[in-house]
Amino acid sequence: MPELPEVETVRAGLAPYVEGARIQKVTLNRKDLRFPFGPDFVSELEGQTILRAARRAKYLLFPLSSGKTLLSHLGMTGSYRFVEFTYKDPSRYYEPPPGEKHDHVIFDLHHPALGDLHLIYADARRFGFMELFAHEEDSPYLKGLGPEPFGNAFNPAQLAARLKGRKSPIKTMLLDQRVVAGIGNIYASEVLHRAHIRPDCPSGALVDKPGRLDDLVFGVREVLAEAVEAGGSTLKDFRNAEGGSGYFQHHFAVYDREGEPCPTPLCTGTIHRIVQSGRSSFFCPVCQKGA
DNA sequence: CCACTAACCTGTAGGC
DNA sequence: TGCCTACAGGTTAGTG
Repeated sequence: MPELPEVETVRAGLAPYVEGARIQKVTLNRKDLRFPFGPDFVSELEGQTILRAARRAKYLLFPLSSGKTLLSHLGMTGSYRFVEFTYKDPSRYYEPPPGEKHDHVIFDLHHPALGDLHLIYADARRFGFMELFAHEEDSPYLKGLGPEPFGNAFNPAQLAARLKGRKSPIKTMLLDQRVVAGIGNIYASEVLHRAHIRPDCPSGALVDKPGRLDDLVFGVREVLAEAVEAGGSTLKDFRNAEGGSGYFQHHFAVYDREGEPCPTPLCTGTIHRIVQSGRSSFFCPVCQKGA
């Protein structure tokens, strides 16, 4: 499900509800997601107040009042949603929610203005994971991440340094989170179409060609910004935290459009599909060129 | 260091 | 309807 635009949409949806909320209780319905939860995961969360909902690359980050930060990656199918709980006063014992099959983590929150909130993390494939860290440099997941696409550190010169001499196809390099953070399989294809670059172009060959990396940087920023604006993409079941779906999928130029005409104005091409590193790439062989 | 593959796990779509 | 295969938005571990 989630590349940068989807994760950013989730973050924005969660923020008004979780920022300032106190974590009253955490329930783990299993001992692991992709990785086991840390031994003190629950005890380090309970009693803490969530200060902010932030994002780095495809990671959600929740700095806590204790000084530690909760990191959450959605994998392919992770999602957050709020559910109503039924309290049976006066004991304040509550009925657990109906419960979907893949509800793995339940956060009982208390927000000073909004009252009791119950946030559920569900993840069918369990490629997602969570961890707590004290300092960013302690997290193996954040270490080595490339620049944020919207930051100044992502620019043609930085890209040139990373791609120089590399033979790997540019599509593969865009998926490498050490090169630039947040792009996944959908937006890699979309970005390259926007920049008029073939996905199988050897990365290093783009470095010496004037303007090609400028086009690429521009394409990355433009496509991701449009997707964030659209609330991300909903392919199967992506929902933001408030239950709504994104609609950027209607704007896909090439992704999953094999055989359709290329949407570039005046272009007569047809969208092709190739497999790179075991994953589908979509492109127009007419308006997308190598170096 | 680089390039590539397999693996993790479940659901779904499509063919027969 | 059922069975089978292929594939899915991500990342890591392991191999040359």
